[in-house]
Amino acid sequence: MLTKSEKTTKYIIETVAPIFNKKGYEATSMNDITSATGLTKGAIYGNFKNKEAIAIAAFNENINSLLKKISKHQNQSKSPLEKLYLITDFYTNYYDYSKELGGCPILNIGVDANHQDTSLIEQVRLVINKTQHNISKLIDWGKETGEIKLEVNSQLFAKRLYSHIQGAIFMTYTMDDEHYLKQAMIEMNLIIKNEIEN
Amino acid sequence: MLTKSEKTTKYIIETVAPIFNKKGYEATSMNDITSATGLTKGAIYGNFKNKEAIAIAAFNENINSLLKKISKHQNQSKSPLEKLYLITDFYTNYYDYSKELGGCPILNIGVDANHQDTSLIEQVRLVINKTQHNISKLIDWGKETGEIKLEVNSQLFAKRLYSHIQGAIFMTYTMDDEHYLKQAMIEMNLIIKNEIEN
DNA sequence: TATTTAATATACCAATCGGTATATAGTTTT
DNA sequence: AAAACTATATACCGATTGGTATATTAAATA
Repeated sequence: MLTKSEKTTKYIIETVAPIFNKKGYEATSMNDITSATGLTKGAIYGNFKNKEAIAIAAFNENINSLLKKISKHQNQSKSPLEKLYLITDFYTNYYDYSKELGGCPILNIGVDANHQDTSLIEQVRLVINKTQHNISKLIDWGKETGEIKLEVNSQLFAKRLYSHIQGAIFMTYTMDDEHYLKQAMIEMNLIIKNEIEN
Repeated sequence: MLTKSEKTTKYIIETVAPIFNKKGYEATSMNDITSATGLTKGAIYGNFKNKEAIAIAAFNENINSLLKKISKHQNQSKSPLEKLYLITDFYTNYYDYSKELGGCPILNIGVDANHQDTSLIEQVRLVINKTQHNISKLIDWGKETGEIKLEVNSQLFAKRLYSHIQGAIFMTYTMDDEHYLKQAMIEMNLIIKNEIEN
């Protein structure tokens, strides 16, 4: 069971996560946080060391939501190749979903934290590396099952896929046009089919 | 000839352009501006209405530098197909160059301004649309000269190319790894060669 | 129920925010 | 050189920034 302050901490994180994601670190003020949560500074600083700690917790909250959602989506199939297709399938509908998070946390915090003194940029890099590693492992697994060509460079392909996805996310958000995301995922499906599928 | 205030205005814009690009709108303070320029608030506000006007001028400065540089690079060839290859060639070395600007202005301001009240996001969209239009026109021209396949959808291809480039820029900056940009441009060259070249 | 402990609210801090009114300095024009 | 005009510097404004010390309230223990 959670203590009262643990519940409050959880509540604060969940409430401010989309705000930090949307506005960025500097642009999110303590006033934003207190008025969004309905709590006072006493409650906030009783549960967090400083603003940076809240921002980091908020980012992790968004990332965990996202990774959990992708993981769940991938569980629809047991085949590594199908799981790969389920990634592009997930991102086909990513615009609507990620709006709930206040945008794509990787894109937003990746850009926002790149020239800051927080440790957020390292967190972003960790998540990207982890995700790319998972995709890479998926391809290696597909080679074992015979679904994927043995000559595919799995790490290179993982980076390629991830870069492609993030570009489409950026374009879709900046232009407010889902075409980029939809079209990029169609393209990636073709690439999987033509270049790596056995 | 430029008046004194026109020279000052120009000097301010050129000095603060990389700062706004790097830190974003909210995170850039008037103190950043005065200390970077060595001027006082009186001089700044004598030449600009407010902070937003400076940010807009700074963005335009960066964009003009960038577009001029790309345009100049493209002038190396008179063939539309070659000019297309010169775009990917330009972005192959974009990491070092764009660092001078304080990062990629399209990526940075596109993300930063997406949830702000400034008119910057519209400026970003204008530039993206203009650039995609130019690429599209280049392809149409290539069809006329017989260098490019007639069945290519030029507008679709322009969006695809641009999305690909921006994704690679984001990844390269966030991971501090030029691999993404270099590799993406290799991939785009292959796509041009295999899919649209006659 | 009384007492101790945990958690939140209040009131305040110096520093900084964007912006302005006015004074001073520089430059042209007469 | 004097006057008029332009441009920059100074000093200040109220509001807001992140953060803290302390008072108050709520919960757990005795």
